[in-house]
Amino acid sequence: MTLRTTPQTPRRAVDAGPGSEDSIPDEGGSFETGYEPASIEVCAGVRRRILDGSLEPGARIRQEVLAAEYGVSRIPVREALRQLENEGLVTQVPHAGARVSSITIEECLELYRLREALEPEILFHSVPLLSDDDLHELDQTMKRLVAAGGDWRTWLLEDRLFHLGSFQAAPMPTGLRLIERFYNQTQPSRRAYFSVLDEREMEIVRLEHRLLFDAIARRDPDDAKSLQRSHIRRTRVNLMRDPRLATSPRGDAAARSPRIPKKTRSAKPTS
Amino acid sequence: MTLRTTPQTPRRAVDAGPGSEDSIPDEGGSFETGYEPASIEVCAGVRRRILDGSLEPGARIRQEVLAAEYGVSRIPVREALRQLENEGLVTQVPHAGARVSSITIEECLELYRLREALEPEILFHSVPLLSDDDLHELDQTMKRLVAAGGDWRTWLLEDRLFHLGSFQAAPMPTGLRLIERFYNQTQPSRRAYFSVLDEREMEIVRLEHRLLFDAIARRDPDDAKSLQRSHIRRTRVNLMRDPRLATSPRGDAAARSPRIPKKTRSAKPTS
DNA sequence: CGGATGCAGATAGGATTCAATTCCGAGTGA
DNA sequence: TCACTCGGAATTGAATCCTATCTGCATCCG
Repeated sequence: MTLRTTPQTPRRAVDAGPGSEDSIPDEGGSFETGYEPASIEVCAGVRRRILDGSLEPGARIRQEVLAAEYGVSRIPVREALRQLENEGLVTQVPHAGARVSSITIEECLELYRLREALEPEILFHSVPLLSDDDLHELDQTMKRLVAAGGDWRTWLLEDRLFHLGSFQAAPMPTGLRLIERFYNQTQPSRRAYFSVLDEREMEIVRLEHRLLFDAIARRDPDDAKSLQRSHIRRTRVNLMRDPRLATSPRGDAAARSPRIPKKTRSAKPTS
Repeated sequence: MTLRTTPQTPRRAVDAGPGSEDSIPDEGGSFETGYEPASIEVCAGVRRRILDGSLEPGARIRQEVLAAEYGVSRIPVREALRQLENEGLVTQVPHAGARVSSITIEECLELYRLREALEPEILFHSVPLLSDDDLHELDQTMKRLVAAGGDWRTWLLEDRLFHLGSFQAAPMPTGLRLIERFYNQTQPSRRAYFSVLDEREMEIVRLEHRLLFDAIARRDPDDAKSLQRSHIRRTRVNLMRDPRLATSPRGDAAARSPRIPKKTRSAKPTS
């Protein structure tokens, strides 16, 4: 810890808090330097706003607005947007602008298929390496998940923490980052899915989580793997069959393109 | 009329060909606009150079050098580097610089495990949708692969084309991009692995490809899925067991950090 | 009256320039 | 002679400005 001489960062002064600060966990992928470039900070902030719903799918993202909000120039904003584009949270078109990505139901189902292939394998490698403390933490998370009730924000957060927590011991950093990205990309869909769950289906989810935790606690990688696969598969099939989710869950699918399809026939009866 | 003219489009003139132009296929993820921002072009160029070996793992990447080589300023270079960092081909540390990523054997094995989980599933969904033309192309690629002999560049390229070609019909764009990224990230390892293959093992690989193609041509998704898994798994186990690949395949693993660890046990932080 | 077309404002991409940090070598003292 | 400290050079991070392109709206034509 060398004493640093007045880093002189005036940009922190205008760090207007965009949304809630604690509902979505930051990726925390920084280094040990303790110092964070502005682009990383902007990226984390925008990601949080997308995940907690402040920025809805299809919403236009203007570089200048973000730059003003975070008190930086447009350069770090552009880098942050490119990073978010790579994470699948933002869609950019050259010279046309950026929008919050909104995935179609087909794309969502693909992500669930990929999760169905990946997560069981990751859990399999994680279960034997989870510490007792990890198990305790997992148990706490599961309890909070049950207590979440109908609050979608808490529910999604705790569900995410439960599964990611069960994976965390796996020596597969790339796989873990991938899963986290899938969670982020499907966040709006998961929110929509949660909103149409009735009590009976919620109970099924709780049972699945309970069985999953039991298998993990018994250190049974094979059983955990199988249950994880079933858990995702059942969710995917539900997503596929529910007619209420037939179209894009939130916002029009056409809004994926930064060019708004321009209301062709908006009623204009100005006679 | 401002005097600071001559700002535009000199960059195509200085597009000094860094490496071979045709050995590595571009991702081609652009849109239909036909116009490409400079950052995309720089990104594709650097990626090609990394994949064909012009830029070896651990090599320092200086923004200014790239900017000069492509005739652009450092801004698009920075965006390209960030993109490549997200693809896992470049490692950046704030204020310290960027280097070509070099993965350890453990990281390489993880990527193979992820591929082992993903590719069978993708192939399963692709096989029923491949056209006869696709099969013909696949057959041609397999023949070129056999004819490659000991040329690692051709071998890696055709192997990549064969597998990606077998996946291409799957309605899973995200999965396909992911697999491509895994191929890119493991390119140096695959090259090292290829260099230690003896004739008997090469023959096994050829047999696997033949069986795989046969299953695909028979439109047997289950068989193809199983063979794909075996193919990757056997390669992974070989990678794991070969003592010649025990350490990082090329360059020291320590070179992953842009800060070269030359500090000789200076664990004396300025009392 | 609907749709194509051209102009003006707004917005993104990029270049130039400045500031901050890190790396490397020279100098100094024990 | 070795280790530590200090200073300059090189490189990265970020700000400001300029140009090219896109969006939105008014206009004109079929």
